[in-house]
Amino acid sequence: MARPQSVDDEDLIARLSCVFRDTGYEGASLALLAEASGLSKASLYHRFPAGKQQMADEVLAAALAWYGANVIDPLKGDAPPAEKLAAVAKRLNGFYSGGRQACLLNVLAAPRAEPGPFSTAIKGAFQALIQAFAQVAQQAGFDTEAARARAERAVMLLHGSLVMSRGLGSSRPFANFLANLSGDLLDGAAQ
Amino acid sequence: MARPQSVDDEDLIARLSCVFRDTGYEGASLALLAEASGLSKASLYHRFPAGKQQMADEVLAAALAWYGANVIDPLKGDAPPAEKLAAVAKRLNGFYSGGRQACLLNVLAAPRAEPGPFSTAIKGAFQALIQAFAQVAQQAGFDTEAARARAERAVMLLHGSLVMSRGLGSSRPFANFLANLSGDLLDGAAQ
DNA sequence: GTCTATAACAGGATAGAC
DNA sequence: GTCTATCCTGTTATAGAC
Repeated sequence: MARPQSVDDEDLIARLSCVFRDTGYEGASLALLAEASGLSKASLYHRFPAGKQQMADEVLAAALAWYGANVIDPLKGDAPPAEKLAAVAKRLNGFYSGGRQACLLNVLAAPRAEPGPFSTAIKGAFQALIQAFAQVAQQAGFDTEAARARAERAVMLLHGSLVMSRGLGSSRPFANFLANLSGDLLDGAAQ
Repeated sequence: MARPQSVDDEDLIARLSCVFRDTGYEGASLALLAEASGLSKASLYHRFPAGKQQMADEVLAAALAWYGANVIDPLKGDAPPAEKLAAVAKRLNGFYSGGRQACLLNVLAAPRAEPGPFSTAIKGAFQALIQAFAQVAQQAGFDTEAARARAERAVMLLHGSLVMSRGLGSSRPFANFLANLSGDLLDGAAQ
């Protein structure tokens, strides 16, 4: 390879990710993506021959991989529930920039007349996250059904707080969510 | 006026609203808007001289007016809290088609580098809704601070459940939210 | 008020030089 | 691997007939 990459893959995906999260799939024009990445449109096509769709696919895949490593897997460990949740809250705060950045699961979600190109991945991501939270709730003493209900509520609060933080232009709702996460999921546990 | 309108204003706004909610602002092309409304592009411009931006403005204004009449005002009445919430839940179920349609507050929300053209209206809408729920919680016996926290959580759950319903392709999360709304907001009240 | 036709532009995507 | 220049399609918006 004669000429080295001017932006490494990981960095490139991160920069593209910002654009998709800030503007949505339709709003992310190649001009914006090129500017944010520091590459020209043609260079982007060299890295992503299938174009914008592929960029979004890889951005989403990277986000899901991050989630797996930083949220799902840690939640499955055998540390005490509250401890795991505190650690995850810290990671989430960084991932969503304190509520200033949207979630791809929301931004890339299919319109009503689905399924869109991302539906399967998004659906799987929701299920995995719910499952992971539910496991923690069960570990804390809730029965299967109650644990799942708690987990779903936690995921709703996560996404709702992100929507509200953007809508209000304030990081407070998201910060509150993180602060209450452990209590919302675990309070009233049998043991 | 020689020729009558082929679609009355209210109906027109409703049809345009569907497109914006399903595809977002950028995704709502004039071709889609024309098809959904049954008018030609040129006719849309006759009704909305300022173009797509004006259409979205009016669609958003109509949604906020609906919210005022069907949610905010009823919540301020002096019926029993649980009764008011049950009535509002029914209205919300219709408004969001059982969770199948997204919320404009989410879909038109400003990207990170705000403020966008809708930011002010969206922010005001969130505040009004939180305020209305908080009043109900206070009416049920919570102090100001606790009532506000409950109200914020209810609004987060509303939007979170909508995001999740779209993501999972299931109306269940939204239906659960509605079923639990009264309990989430009021359980543990002093009186 | 509504339409067909079209202008003016931006978007995604490609060619070919370096 | 990256770039400039270009193509082509779809998008916003307007003109002018009915």
